[in-house]
Amino acid sequence: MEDLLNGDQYELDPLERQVVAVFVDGVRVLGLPRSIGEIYGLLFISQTALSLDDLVQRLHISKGSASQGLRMLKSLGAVREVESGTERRTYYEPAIELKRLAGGFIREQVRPHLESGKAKINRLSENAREIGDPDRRKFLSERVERLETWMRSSGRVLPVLQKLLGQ
Amino acid sequence: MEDLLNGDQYELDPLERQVVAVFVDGVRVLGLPRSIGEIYGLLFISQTALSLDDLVQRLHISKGSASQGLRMLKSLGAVREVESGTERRTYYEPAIELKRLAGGFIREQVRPHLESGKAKINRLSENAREIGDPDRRKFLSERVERLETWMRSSGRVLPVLQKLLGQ
DNA sequence: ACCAAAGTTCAATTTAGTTTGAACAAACTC
DNA sequence: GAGTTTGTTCAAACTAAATTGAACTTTGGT
Repeated sequence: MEDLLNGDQYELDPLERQVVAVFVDGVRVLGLPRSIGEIYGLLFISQTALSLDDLVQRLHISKGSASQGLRMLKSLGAVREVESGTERRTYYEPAIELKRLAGGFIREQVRPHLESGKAKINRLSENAREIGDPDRRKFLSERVERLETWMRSSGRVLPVLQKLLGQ
Repeated sequence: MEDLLNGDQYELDPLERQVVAVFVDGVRVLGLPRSIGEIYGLLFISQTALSLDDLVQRLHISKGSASQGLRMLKSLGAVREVESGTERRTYYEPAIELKRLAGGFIREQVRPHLESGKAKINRLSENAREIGDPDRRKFLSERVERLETWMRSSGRVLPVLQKLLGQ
């Protein structure tokens, strides 16, 4: 409907669209929903902080999506709330330090999976010890040991990653 | 049908199931399809090389899935074909060096996205220079510069990652 | 205390991505 | 060279995950 009328303040301009597209792609690689990329992308290219309603209107997404998206972005430490004294509505700004973004992603999305993976492998390791056939048992132990080595390597990588991204 | 009969050689035993589950989880984190995890997981825990048909029967997946899954695993360098002289059928073994697995994933899944991201950002950078309002232009340049810095950091990280996983 | 504005929740819908299976091609057998 | 086995392809069916939108809660203003 608004599309039929004049070019109002809500449409994204071509450059904003381009930036949003970059982030939509970016978050897909990380396995995050498209709306996360749209929201973060628009915040990233906006000179002023935006409200949930701004996001809804400019990105044509639902209030539900905007709310959930902002929640996730907050949990990742990728947006901060700007307290605007007088206003009731809360406004959001992007965190733009790569260190912070990577740290949040690792903390929220990577570590939990690593932990649960380690737990699964520990259970596995116990079950492998119970196998009757010695030949099979030996083979399984080797493979489980290999898995454990992988996990240790992965664990060692994360801090280095964070350090390297911290410039 | 076969399920109704005796416990035949095709069913996974509980330990195999557990291992497959670990890999199904693992590949989901990487954004790869479940079947990839199933196939690699079963190969990983099998003492002998397996054929496409073995995978179909033991994992209850279609020939199509098995074929596509093996193709992707080959492209990632995660499985190798075992040439078995006399047999026509080809058999597959897992690559179990983390270095190789990580390298394949980075080459096939990460680098292409990084490259296309860089390309998009370059176009962005040009368009940002054309903006009329000097204030806006300045802001956009800063943000685009930030994006370029992120990309450089990410690029620098990959070789280090590979090196760290290479033990 | 009521009303309006802001934000959240979640069941239902939509969408993107995976899997299937039937048709096809290639390779070998007799 | 007809038939069988092995593997591939891809449109259609299915599934998991994201998005919507309506009902609800919370907050602030009068």
